Amino acid sequence: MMNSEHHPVCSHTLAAIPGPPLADPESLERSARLFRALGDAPRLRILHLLLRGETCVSEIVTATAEKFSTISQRLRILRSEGLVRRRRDGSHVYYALADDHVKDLVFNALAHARELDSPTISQPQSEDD
Amino acid sequence: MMNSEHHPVCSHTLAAIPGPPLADPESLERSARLFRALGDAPRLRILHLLLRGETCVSEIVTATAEKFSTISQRLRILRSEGLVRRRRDGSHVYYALADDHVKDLVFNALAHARELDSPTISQPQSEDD
DNA sequence: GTGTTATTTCATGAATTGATGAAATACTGA
DNA sequence: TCAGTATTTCATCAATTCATGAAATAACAC
Repeated sequence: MMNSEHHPVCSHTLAAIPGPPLADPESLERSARLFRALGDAPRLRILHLLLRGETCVSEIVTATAEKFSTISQRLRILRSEGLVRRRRDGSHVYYALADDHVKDLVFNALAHARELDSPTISQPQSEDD
Repeated sequence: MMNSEHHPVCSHTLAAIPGPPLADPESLERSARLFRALGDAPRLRILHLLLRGETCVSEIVTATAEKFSTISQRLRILRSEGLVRRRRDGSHVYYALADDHVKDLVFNALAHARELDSPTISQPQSEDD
């Protein structure tokens, strides 16, 4: 009956890891947060809107037909990861993609997704599946 | 007293959006899922390990000191988004990054994160903050 | 000052995600 | 066949995330 979770006993495992590039937890965490901020369709939609250039919150609200507070929270998350910057002009606040790096990232991600065939769950990739 | 969530009344908002590139929900959703799979430090750690090349599950378990079922679930998620592929060899299953595109993505993300100064929450970016 | 529009913050509840033990499946070798 | 190792699947619980109404803050016009 084997008590479920056990230690592996195969040859190579016992030798632990030798090599060079071990990512520090700090960087892993930061990258993960960045990706997580991008990992939400409604937020991606905002970023996609911003590809057109600086846009005020009201415009985003209108364009997406969402609640003000909803958009505001999404923008807060995007901003906390440095994906967008904001600028106040009078009573309006304008948001824009933080830099060209973000612009490329969003653009490429969506372009890539548009090509691919929808792999909702488990697409076969090679022999074993 | 204003019933909280109201419609914006500023000039540009009423004109909705005119322009060209509207991302279809399908692509947005697909990109979001991809990013979400990357948006978890433990999963990123696995991908980072795989930068070294094909690795069997037991090795990953040993290298990360996690439970077998934990690693297996993480790999399942990575695989469901096409980030890794797997190959069975006898009783072992080897995982590898799906392609060079993924390799670059992971490599660049971590490199970029390593440079930056830790922006855990709200870093000032321009005039307005 | 008051009133109005624009935006953010706060608190809360609902939905999603992540880790895990247990059981199931897959392969190998006797 | 049985026994052992390797890995996945399933069910469950805890933690996180998301959307939202209400209240707060900010800017402007009067």
